[in-house]
Amino acid sequence: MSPRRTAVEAQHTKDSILTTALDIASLDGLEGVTIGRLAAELTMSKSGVLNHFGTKQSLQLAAVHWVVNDFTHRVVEPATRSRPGLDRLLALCDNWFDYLADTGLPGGCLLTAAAAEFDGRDGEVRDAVVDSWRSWQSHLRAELVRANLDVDPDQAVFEIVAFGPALNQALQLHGDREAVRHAKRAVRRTLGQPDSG
Amino acid sequence: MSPRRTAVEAQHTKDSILTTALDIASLDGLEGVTIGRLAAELTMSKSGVLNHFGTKQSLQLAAVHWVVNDFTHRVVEPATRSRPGLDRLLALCDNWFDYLADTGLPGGCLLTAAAAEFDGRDGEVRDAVVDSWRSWQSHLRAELVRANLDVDPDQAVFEIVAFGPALNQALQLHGDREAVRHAKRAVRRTLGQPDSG
DNA sequence: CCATTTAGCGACCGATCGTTCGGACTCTAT
DNA sequence: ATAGAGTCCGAACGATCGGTCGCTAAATGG
Repeated sequence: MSPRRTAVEAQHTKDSILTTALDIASLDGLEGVTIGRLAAELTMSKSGVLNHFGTKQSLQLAAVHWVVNDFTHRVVEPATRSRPGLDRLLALCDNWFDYLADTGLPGGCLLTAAAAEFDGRDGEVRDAVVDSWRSWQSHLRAELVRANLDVDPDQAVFEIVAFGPALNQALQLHGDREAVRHAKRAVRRTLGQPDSG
Repeated sequence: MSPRRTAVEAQHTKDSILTTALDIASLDGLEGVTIGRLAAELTMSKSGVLNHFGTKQSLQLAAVHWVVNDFTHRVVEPATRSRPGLDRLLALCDNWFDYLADTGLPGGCLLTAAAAEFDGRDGEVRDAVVDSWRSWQSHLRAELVRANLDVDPDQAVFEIVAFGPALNQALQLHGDREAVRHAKRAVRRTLGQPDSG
């Protein structure tokens, strides 16, 4: 039951460690991801867990990178099917809000939680979180500029970026399922677009 | 150096424990408030610290209540000097954003951080955080209704409440000092008011 | 003046933290 | 057949966690 598994089985072990870590992190934060807790939930030894990532921090970084990748696949890539400019910008926001409403993790969006958790700290994890937010913000801004609307880009980006965390808080803290609709309407109001159509 | 102090000195000790706890919590979250860490920073024993609050959780609750009280004094009360309705609503928001830009704590707004930290948990601390947010939200909503503007109240409250955490994130994560201006403009845009005046 | 409170300490508890180490074991390449 | 690589375990490490207990000694109430 304990000795070496074949390479694909080892990869499966690593995947399930990461999956469990994501579940825990979404509920209790990235600092709540504990080697002992992972070991207990996976019914394996602490050293067995740590063997795959070497360090708690590199496991945290792996979790962040996994989420960024998932976000890209589910939010950014599908939006490329919409026409550049306003259409794509709205698609990006709608996909984002749909993603927040159903992240696949039990505790909501990990990056939103990590932003608040690490905003008072230093280190590689914080840097990774900051970078991912910066990149998302500049992605939105580029599409907004391309849309050539009659709005101040920095002002509009501030407002749009505000609605994501707000939606996450409404969902996770208050259980307000109507907030998705509010968020989508809010973006259209910010961009000066008619409400539906 | 160790025996009993007079009653006012004891109160001072309790205050300094709370103050230190607030500093730590604003940076590392309410779970980062550790009895040992408090004892070390105050150069006193762990049991001496715990003597004043009995439990870590009651210390966390005391921190939350202190912040709510401070918020009331610095944001809600001064706004009562403005005329009810639109004026007071704008004063509430402006005071809120000024407060976020200078909370007096090293890590920004504790309630914003706590909302994200505890949104996936149970218990008294989460309940206290949820209650304080609910109360703030309904306070804003009441003033908004009183202003009798041509906006959907629920929609407008969602948007306004979004700009606070967004401002906090801009300040704490990105160090963007211009965000205060963005937040104030955003509220006026949401309410359909001219930008300055 | 004396009995009662009480602030704060020091020692200690069991649990858990992240991490290291050595060994057992199986798969793979030679 | 054999050597190497790599997976996983079990034990142990020092540190820290929240919390309890008994004590000392000064301030306070009668």
